[in-house]
Amino acid sequence: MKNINTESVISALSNATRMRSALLLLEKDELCVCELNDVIGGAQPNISRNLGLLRDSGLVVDRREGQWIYYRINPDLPEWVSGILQAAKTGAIGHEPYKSDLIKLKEITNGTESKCRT
Amino acid sequence: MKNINTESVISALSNATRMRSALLLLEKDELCVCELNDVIGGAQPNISRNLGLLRDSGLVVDRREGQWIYYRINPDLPEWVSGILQAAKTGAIGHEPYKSDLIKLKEITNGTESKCRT
DNA sequence: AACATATATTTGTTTTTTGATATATATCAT
DNA sequence: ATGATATATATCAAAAAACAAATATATGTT
Repeated sequence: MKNINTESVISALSNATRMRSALLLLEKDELCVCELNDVIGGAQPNISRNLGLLRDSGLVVDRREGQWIYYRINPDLPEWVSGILQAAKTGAIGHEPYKSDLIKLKEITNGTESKCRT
Repeated sequence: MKNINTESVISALSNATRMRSALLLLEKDELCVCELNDVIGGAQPNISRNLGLLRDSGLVVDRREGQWIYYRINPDLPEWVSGILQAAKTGAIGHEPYKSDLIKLKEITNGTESKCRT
């Protein structure tokens, strides 16, 4: 993994798709690409590419299970990085698009709303 | 002042000049443009413009005193923003360019090393 | 008033990111 | 194998951001 530093972390979070993905993974510790795509919307390659960048930055890790690739926050993150994520989450609470994202996430997690994984 | 949100804060810090300036202002609560310029180096318009962007983002405030314009961290920052700054500082400690910046800052603050303000 | 210093703004250019589209790969089911 | 689904990668145009140089403004000094 590349070395994590202030610049790489901020840069990783400096895109809406990546920030939203990171915050969602803070809520639900593992999500596959299609679930993130369902919540965030937009084209699949966009989600995929940005998740790849998040992975390259070391902020998240992935694992394959069958056809699905699950992403989660890197469990070995330095404490200050978790600090940035938590603070960002606090700042996002109650605001769009985080607010709606959380609602959609609940729908997908509870029910069978997800297009994939049926 | 514009409204502060996760995106604007991260975006404000997503440039090396701005991040370095913010971390320096975390150390020494007030610095004028020329002092920041002495520490960070590069062309004056670059520092000036990026400080302007930091100001626009609401992260710092400025005040004029004679020819000098002093910048400092906005004292009314929401707690989560301070959290991000502190976490970023923790992540930067011991690493370049923050390490050298701190040393230069000390030189300028203690002695009369500053080109301006003599 | 003329000049020097500190800082800001403008402008044009280059570089980075983004977004969209197409295509490729991997896995599973048949 | 064939086809379907999930995901990744490549490519290219468009948008945004950074960099540099010139110029402008504000203040202070002589």
